Amino acid sequence: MLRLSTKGQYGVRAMYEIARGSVAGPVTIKEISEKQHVSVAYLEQILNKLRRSGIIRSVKGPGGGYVLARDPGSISIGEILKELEGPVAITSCLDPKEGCVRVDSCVTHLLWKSLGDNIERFLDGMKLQDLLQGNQLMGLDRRDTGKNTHAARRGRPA
Amino acid sequence: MLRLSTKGQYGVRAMYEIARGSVAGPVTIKEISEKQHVSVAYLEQILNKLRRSGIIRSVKGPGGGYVLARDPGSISIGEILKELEGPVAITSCLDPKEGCVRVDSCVTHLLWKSLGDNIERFLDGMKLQDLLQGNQLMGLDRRDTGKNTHAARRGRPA
DNA sequence: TAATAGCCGAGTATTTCTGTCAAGTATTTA
DNA sequence: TAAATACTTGACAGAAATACTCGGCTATTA
Repeated sequence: MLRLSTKGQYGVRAMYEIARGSVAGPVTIKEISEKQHVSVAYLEQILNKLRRSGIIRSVKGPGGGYVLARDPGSISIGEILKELEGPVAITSCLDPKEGCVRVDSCVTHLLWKSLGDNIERFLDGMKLQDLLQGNQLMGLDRRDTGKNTHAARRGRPA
Repeated sequence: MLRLSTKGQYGVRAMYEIARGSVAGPVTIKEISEKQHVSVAYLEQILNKLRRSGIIRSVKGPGGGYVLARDPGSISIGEILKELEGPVAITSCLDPKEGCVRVDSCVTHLLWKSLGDNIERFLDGMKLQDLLQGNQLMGLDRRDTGKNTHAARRGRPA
């Protein structure tokens, strides 16, 4: 239920590699491919989208590759996923491209809308920076919109 | 991104009709079909699963149909969806049927796990009873696990 | 200019989704 | 017992989405 496509998953992992490596210069597709076990051809497709959206920049020629276009603290997981998979739309009803014919009569409309909003808040609140620092636990017990990190210290990766 | 299948959607809507109508006796597939604009044949498939899981009971013969097997306050949306679509599994990694080969090395594992848990909490907390009462707003601004309804008063259906 | 690295659009195999269909079985009413 | 009503089951098929691959091109650097 509610599975993310591989494009979205690979995209996030690729962004992670770029964020991690680009302090030492551009990261090539080949490197990402090897570290994350995704084919070069498929990654091209994914990174192309991300580049066109302005999240990353590309550098051509020898020594080239990809670098972040912005601070990792300002790039959210939600942004990456939306670029690759479109907006969160639990039902076709809630897809801005399709629209709901009978919003008012639909008893479940509000339910799916709430769920979608919930998910979106989660994804937009989670930044690439958090992934880099292993702070993903933030979302496990979030109570407000902010980024309090005082909670959830268990399960830290060794 | 993250779309629910029609099976899940129709299933919830069907459950709503059964819950609403079964105070006056069993609800037939035909009635549900007409009210929710879903074919009889497809509903048969869906209701079958739900019956086998014990959420609803069927009554055969003339005057028969479907009734809730339990109190609508004890039936969660999550339960309905899981029965029809399997567990929440953002990635194949997190699907109990497949499993993750390299949990530890996967930087995003925890991220998807958190998101999945978040969604699951939402769906399990939302009961059929809430749908009946139009209490779906509960999830719009939930801050704790309970069911406080003092918040989120805007956007009430006219 | 030759090697490197990204850029781009088309094409395809596979899987999942969304449903239909036909032939049953069980229960009640007359 | 027969007819009517309603649920049960498994197979199947068209459509759509997914998950890629492929071939050739362009820009940059040494």
